[in-house]
Amino acid sequence: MGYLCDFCGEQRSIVYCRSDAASLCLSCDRNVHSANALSRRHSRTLVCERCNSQPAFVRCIEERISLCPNCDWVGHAGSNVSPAHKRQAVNCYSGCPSAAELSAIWSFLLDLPSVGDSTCEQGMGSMSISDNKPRDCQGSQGKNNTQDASFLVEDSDLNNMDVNKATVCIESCTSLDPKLQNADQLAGSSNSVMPKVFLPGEKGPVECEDDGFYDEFNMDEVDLSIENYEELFGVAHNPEDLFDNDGIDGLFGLKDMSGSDCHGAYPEGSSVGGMKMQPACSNAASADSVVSCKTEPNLCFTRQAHSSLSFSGLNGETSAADYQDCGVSSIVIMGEPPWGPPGPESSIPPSSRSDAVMRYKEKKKTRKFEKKVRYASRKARADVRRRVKGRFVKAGDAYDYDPLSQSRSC
DNA sequence: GACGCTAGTTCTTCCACAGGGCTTT
DNA sequence: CTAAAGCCCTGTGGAAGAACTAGCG
Repeated sequence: MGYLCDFCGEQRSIVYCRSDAASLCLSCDRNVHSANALSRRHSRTLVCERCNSQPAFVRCIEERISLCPNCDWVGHAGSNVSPAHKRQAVNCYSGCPSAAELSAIWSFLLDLPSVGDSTCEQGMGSMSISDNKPRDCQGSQGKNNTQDASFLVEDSDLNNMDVNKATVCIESCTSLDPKLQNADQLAGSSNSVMPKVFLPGEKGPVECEDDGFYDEFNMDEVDLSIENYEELFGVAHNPEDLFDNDGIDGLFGLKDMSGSDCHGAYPEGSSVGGMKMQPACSNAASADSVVSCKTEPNLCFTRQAHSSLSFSGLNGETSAADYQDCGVSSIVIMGEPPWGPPGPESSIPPSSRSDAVMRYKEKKKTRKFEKKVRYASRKARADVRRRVKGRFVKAGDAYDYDPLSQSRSC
């Protein structure tokens, strides 16, 4: 018996939600993440079956066990016995996929003891996959939601990654190594999502080929979240600062990492810590499109400090999924962003107070990046609790805001 | 330079209540 | 010493309003 679900405390936890920092059984996963549009966007993956506390990113085929980067490292890279084990990348998913769809995502899913469990299986029945896949930088919407997990990962590939130096987290758990792409192709996946990591010399996604901004890029498009800014940039930071900005002109203009406002401290194209920072969609797509097409921080960079780059062990609280739940994500839900259309005219200051307020509210939401939810169950309840002017109301009382229905009782 | 005003931004407070954690039995 | 029961306090998100900051005359 593994660790119990953080929500019901009865079923064995199967999946890990980084946004909630919670391990959940499939039934509760469905219940919690079907609560509202935002929760459906939570990116989940299997929970590490060794430490039972971190999200798994790879599955050892020999041992038939899902492992987090750290346990994988300990079990494989640090072992003389099992480094040759074949491993399969474990994909993240969002929405409320059915058991069948989950099986499609995780072909090994049937190995899991709790899948097929009556309680959970029933709960999965009404699920459907929602589309929150990372999009390409030009706004072409994610064409595939189902993330094929049929990548065989050569041990050497994984071992080349320094999972202990959790620096960069690729949103898609499959984006571990360019070789995965080849493996994917070899596997003949029809609906796989191409990993977004490209080594120098490799051709990036078609979507970015015409983008002059990427001409010099060795890594055309990387969706990442920074877990250790100090290590990455060599300066103090605040995660929120990456998004602490004043509208479109500052959306991806990194701020003074020491905490005080300093717009343009890292102008477009400037080299930071050996990495060339660029807005992911710095021209036609614009920050607007970035927000629309991608909910995590999109940072394209030239991997100048090649050896210094390492991929996250997915063990931090500030994973890509965390950002996914931030205000940036909410922009997509709420429709048009408060700022105007992209382009030169975007530098025009907001003309109305309402725009400023809206901008501030979006900004405020992004600030919640730094907030660590200690109790996922409380968050889940708060997320669905009815309110009056933002305050919780007694059950049964009149309310003016219902997160579940977005409606009013009066 | 000090002052007042305006606008924009940031911070604090409030609410209900499940559940964590501590004390008592 | 362990388990159960009871109680107290924490933490959760959205909105309002206070507080703060910057710019201008």
